[in-house]
Amino acid sequence: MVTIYDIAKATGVSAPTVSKALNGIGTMTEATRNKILETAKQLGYEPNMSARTLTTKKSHLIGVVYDDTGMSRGFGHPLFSVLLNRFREQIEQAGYDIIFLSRHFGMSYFAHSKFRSIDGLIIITPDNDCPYEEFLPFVDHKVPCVSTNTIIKGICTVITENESGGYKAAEYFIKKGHTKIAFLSGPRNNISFAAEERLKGFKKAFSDYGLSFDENLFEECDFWHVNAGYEAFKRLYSRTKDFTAIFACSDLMAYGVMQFAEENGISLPDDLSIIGFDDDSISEFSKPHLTTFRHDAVKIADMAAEMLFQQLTDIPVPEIIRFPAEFIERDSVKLIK
Amino acid sequence: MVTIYDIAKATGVSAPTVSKALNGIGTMTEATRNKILETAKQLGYEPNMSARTLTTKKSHLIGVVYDDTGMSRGFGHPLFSVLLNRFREQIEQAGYDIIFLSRHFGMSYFAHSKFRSIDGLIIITPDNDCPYEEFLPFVDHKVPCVSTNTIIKGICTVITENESGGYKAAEYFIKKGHTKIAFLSGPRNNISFAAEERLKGFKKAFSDYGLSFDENLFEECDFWHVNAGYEAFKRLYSRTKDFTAIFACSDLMAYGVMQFAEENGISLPDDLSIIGFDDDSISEFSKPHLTTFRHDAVKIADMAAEMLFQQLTDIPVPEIIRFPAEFIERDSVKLIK
DNA sequence: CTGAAAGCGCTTACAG
DNA sequence: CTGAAAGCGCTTACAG
Repeated sequence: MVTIYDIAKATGVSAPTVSKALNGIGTMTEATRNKILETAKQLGYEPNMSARTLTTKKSHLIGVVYDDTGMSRGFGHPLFSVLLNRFREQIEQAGYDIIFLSRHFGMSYFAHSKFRSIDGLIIITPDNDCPYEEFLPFVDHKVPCVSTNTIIKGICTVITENESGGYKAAEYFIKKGHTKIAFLSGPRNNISFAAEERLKGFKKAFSDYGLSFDENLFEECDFWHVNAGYEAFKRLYSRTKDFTAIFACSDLMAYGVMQFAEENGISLPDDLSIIGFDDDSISEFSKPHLTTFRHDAVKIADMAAEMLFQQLTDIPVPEIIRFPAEFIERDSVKLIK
Repeated sequence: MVTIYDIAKATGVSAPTVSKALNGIGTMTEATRNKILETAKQLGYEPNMSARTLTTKKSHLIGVVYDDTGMSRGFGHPLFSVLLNRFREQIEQAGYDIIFLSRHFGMSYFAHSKFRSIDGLIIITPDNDCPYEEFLPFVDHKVPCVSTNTIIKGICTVITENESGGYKAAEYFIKKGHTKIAFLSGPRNNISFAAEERLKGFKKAFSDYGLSFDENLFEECDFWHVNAGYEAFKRLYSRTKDFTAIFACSDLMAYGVMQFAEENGISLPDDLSIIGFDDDSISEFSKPHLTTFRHDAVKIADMAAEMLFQQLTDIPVPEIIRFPAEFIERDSVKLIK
């Protein structure tokens, strides 16, 4: 391993001067700087980030909380995977690297982030059983931090406009002549409010159109995935068959409904209209092609990165930024009289 | 930040003794060790990995090459995303962390890995335009290294048995009465041999069954994704319509075929039978449900992790390990007379 | 069983 | 414009 001392010796200057030349700071003659830079290249010098981090306390490392338990999709999640991908690109363009934060060996996310001297973090999706309190130390210690799914007091969140999404789903059904519309909720907990927000908008549309939502048509899934949708729909369907449409809070859950429907001779969209959420890559290829909502994942990721960079340079950021989901109209909703 | 010196001062011992106690090495009285451990906990001590890495040259960091350009799925790729997910779990269980290796700012993967002092790396999927030579320095410097998709001389590769997959696809078609079977290849380059290997097995089945493969029914896609499959099939179909079945080297490409078929009134599987590869999550929900091959991603990831750990402890590893893909029979192949 | 010394590679004031 | 000194937090021989 070649160090700045090797370069110093080879060029006949001191280590600090080499350091300054390499970092493009300080003052020195062009000749000195050039000679140092050239020698560095010749010798195949690579900076040692551990040493730099130790002295500067800056690691150029961004921690990522991505523990997609209970989603059953891991890195394949239609929203989170794109978020991660795009966020990573932005981060790397800015000269940072990404490291996953985990909670192993009784270490908290915070402890892990100190351990690795991270400069900032993004919370994409935490452990299912991760308590809200895990994130408070980041707020207390003013660690630059953004979140894209979980709303945490004191942390800048960039997230989809769930409420308007729920509203549009209900409105679309209503305009297609439906009035008996079921709501298949995702699990509600104190970490993610997506299901709640979509329900709120959903109900608002009902009242705006002079309708009232039948609470008997509400059913909640244990998880956000296919099987949970299947089971929840089964519960709903065995309780009542008096509905012509259903809004599923995720495409994955919608596939669960479609699976149950296929097995039980319920024809889509003739017997039952359906709208999902997420625009999973599957939706374009399923039969019927699923009408759904697409998160603006690229915008969310870009904005999250920007908000993080702002904090890294001590610029204050807003508490929450929302981007509307795009309505993707396909073939899973029937027009009725 | 509390350091080992703070603990030393608080307990009245020296820093080296604290270090030994914390690391569970060296000799000392139970009393001393307990007092140190307790004080460390009380003070909220967290080790500083940069300092440790600087002295030990061990970062407990595993570099991951995952640059899914040209796949159009990013972290959503049906095989790679599962590989990454599972591999990450194993790595973290062992007390390591994952960091992505990139090639920004003219840095090579190797330079980046020196920069971060990584202990080992896994190559899941490199840049599309990444030259083979990028990986040679790792071999030369004996950096612990595994690969799960790219076969590189000197690097331990854990990978799917592509050849037997191709063989089984052809055999299945033949047994269903097909003889005019097209082969939709993935792009062939010097980084990934998956398409070639599948073709080899495919042709072997033909000859084993006394048939000969019509080279006019071969068509190659530019990329592994949907659009490329669509375009390639279009080329094939406008050249000849004299085939009853097609094997697509990826499910994504198969969807491209299905899309073209839908637009052009080709009914699946009545007019055309199809088999894919990868078992993309979509395949279970497409119409017809796509018959395909499932990689044993969990086994591959587990083995890759194990091979890496072996190298980390200087145990020699084999050059290549293969796991068969599981044949998933669904509804996209028609039995013909 | 315990500690003094030196070093890992780099950067930051500060002095000249 | 350039360098001597000190320090970041930890570990490794080595000595006692």
